[in-house]
Amino acid sequence: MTVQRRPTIADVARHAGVSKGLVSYALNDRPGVSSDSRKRILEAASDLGWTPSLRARSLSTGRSFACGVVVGRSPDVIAADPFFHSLIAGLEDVFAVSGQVLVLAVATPGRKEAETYRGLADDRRVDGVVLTDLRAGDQRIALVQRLGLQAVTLGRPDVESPFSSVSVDDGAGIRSAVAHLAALGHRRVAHVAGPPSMMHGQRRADAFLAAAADAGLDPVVVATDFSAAEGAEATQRLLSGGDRPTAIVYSNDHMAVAGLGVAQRLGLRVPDDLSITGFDDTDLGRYIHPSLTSVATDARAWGSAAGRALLDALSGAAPTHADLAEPTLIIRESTGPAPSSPRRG
Amino acid sequence: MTVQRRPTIADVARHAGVSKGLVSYALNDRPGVSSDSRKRILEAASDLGWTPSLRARSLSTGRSFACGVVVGRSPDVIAADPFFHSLIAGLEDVFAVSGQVLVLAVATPGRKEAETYRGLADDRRVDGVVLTDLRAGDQRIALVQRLGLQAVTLGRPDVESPFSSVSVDDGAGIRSAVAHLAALGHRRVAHVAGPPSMMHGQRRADAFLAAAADAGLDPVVVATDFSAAEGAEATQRLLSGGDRPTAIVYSNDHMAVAGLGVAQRLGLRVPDDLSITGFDDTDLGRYIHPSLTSVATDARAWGSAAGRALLDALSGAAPTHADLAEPTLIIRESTGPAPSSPRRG
DNA sequence: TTCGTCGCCTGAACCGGTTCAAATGGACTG
DNA sequence: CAGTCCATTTGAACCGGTTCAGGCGACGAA
Repeated sequence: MTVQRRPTIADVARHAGVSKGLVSYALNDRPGVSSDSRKRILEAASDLGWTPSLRARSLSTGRSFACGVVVGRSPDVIAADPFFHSLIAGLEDVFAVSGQVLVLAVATPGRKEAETYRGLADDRRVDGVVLTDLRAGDQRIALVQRLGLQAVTLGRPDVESPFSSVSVDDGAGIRSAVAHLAALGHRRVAHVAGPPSMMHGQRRADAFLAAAADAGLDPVVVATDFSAAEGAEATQRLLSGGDRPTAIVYSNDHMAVAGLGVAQRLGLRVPDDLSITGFDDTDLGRYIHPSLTSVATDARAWGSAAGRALLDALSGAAPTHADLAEPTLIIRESTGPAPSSPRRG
Repeated sequence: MTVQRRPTIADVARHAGVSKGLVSYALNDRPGVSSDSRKRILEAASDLGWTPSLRARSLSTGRSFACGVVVGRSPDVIAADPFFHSLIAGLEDVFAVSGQVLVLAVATPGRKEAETYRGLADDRRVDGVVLTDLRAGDQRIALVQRLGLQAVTLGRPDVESPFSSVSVDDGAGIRSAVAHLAALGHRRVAHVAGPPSMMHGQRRADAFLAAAADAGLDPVVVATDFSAAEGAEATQRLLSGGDRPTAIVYSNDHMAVAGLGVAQRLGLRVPDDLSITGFDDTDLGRYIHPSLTSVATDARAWGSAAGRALLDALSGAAPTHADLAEPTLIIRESTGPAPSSPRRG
């Protein structure tokens, strides 16, 4: 009874009557292997059902064949964000076919973000990382570079970066939301923004202010941490103030839904008394009442573009900066004519 | 100028004046190393800032120091489920301190689930996996066993399993929801369930029927795939039928929120005309209007318990079956006295 | 014929750990 | 003082690939 042992490259070599080295060359499509030998080797490999040991390959080539995503601090904020899952699905779409694997690390209060990156790098667990939720003056870029990892950033950083980036002009999404509201006659409009320290939070806020200025509107911006709790709180503040807005543009759907709850609790009708828009176009937005007007981004496409950029970088390509298709505004029931507007209502 | 090269075990050995082998013993807390040598070796290691190469360790020990989670088919259903993020955070809590890393693989339509497991196993990418969303007669258990991986199941499988399991009695959560509704005078109650093929979906449905029977209620159950879309659809069917329920117990918050939207759209007041309960107690449930009565489970604790069980199994422990604390019902505004009930209404 | 070139192939070193059999040496026994 | 035992230590093999320097034979040119 022969012991069940998975075949090694030596078995393949013996079986094909050549040396280990030649098998390695043949399997990696290197030149210098006669087509006759190559054929024999491939046959032997498939006869034996041989797959190269990733571990051995890893040791001798110094690569991990894995990429990482470090999820930032607050699990609640992340948990809420369906964006993340779609992003990961997109990354996996690309990684899976190229034999990479995705390592997900969570930075916890007990293990700060930098430590988490350092851990991945020290153990050479990954060849590269995807930097999400880019921040203003993001330290991670220098850190990751120092750690000798490749990377790709989601969005273009505001600091010097040697890495590729893949961006979505979410500003365009916000602009179309503001334009939509302006067309409906709203003048006093608010934006419940993400944290200014996060680049997309800030970028959306900037876009909001710029678009409002262009349309001659009267804007307010309130910063939050993207959570439903702060979204609700911001809404409460905005609506209980004196000069209250007739429309609120939220920086994500999650806060918009929470904000909707607050408005209803205050006895306001949406969209009659207040129009609201979300961002992300999550599933849920379609089913709540009133359904949510929202900016739709394609997180999965973003993920695959980022994954591809990272793989390119790993194979030595020069950094690139890609821009994805502009997000589009999906108009549903939560936006309507401004209360005082003469138009249709 | 000396080249920057990370120190290897040989450097440490030289520095401490001993052999490679002894360094390995000392670092792995093996007996048979004099305390004097051990001290010298540890000093040398810290002097040089040496960390063992995971790759080399991996090659010689045959372990990966990584565990995997395979996310099933539909990204949308998953994306919606904050449960997942919390679970992962819980797993990571445990893995991080034990030097494990979490590999997340997504099964896509193009790459079926079994293939995904096989891929992880063939490449020996992981030492073990966490099986989530256990299904009736779950094939994955046999598959994973055949692939030579360790595993832990979330919930107790209905088939022979050599693996540890960590369960939550979500039935208890459903029972308390039904009891709550019965106490409020509801008689005609419905359950919008998950797919019967998923064990927790079925278990909750069973618990619902049992609890309804106990309380002498008149129950209906509608199966869905856990998505907001099907949750909405099920609600529509339930509410537009003749003998409509006065309360609906949803198998997750996501569907409950969608169901709330449908009810409102039909002109029903919640909780005056209809009471609803969710499951998971997601963040959002607190902020919508009316706020959602929901069953709170501690997914993060579940994750850490599962992580620990998996690590135990990897170090050779016999399989165990743990039960976590019972979920609790968080009562909010979405449940109230039955319409026809005389109580407080 | 002789040399150089080129394509193909081999053997061995190497990546950086773990592990095992055997060597060392000191203490203890008889 | 030899023999035994034990704790400690060493050197080498091993995990399974990659890679490099060099060998070999065929072929073309001088």
